[in-house]
Amino acid sequence: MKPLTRAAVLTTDFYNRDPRRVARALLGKLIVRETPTGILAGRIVETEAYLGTGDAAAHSAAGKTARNAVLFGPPGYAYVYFIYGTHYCLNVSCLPDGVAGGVLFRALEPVAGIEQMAEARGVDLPEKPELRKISTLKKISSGPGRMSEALGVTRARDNDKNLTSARSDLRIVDDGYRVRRVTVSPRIGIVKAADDPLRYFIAGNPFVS
DNA sequence: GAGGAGATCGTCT
DNA sequence: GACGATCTCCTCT
Repeated sequence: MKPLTRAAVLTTDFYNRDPRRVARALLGKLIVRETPTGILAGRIVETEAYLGTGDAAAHSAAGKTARNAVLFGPPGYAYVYFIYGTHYCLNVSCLPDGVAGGVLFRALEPVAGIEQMAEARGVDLPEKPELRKISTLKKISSGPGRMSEALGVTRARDNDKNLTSARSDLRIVDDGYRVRRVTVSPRIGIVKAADDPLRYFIAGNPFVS
């Protein structure tokens, strides 16, 4: 694996295809957030694909609105929405400009800036890394709302942001990590089209939500 | 450790 | 005016 500063940013082509393929390919990649106080990074361990106008569970199912316009735009852009009055969720747009589709990020394994992310989440971490339990680390970014809070993602700051630019303070990179096995299951927390197997996660990874 | 209910507000009907 | 691609806290075991 390459150090963060040498890892390759995923380009527009990566996202310009079926969300199901993008959701699977994103597993093992890193979400990188640059802040004034340091770099935050987490490895993507769980995603969900949302297929656009033909997918009853997708925000884009009923057509384009001011809220979901990013999903209809060019691939590789951040779609951030606010849910249940408290949480933000981060997605990336897929497929060409004019065609709706996206992938929801559901869980990250903390990689860099762990202390800063824990603080943003209000999680108490032991100072010595060897004393930190998995059950505590999971509270940082295991879940869509949690990882957004850990990375400081909000709609005002990040919606419609280009994730494929090396200069962006929010981007997704490939550090060469190879995923051994991927498991597919139905999506979580939805009612419509709930049986479609469109949730992808790294088999055996403890940070899956 | 599991299960249930409340929180809380932007977006669309 | 209703509800949601969720999380946390509280209670009970």
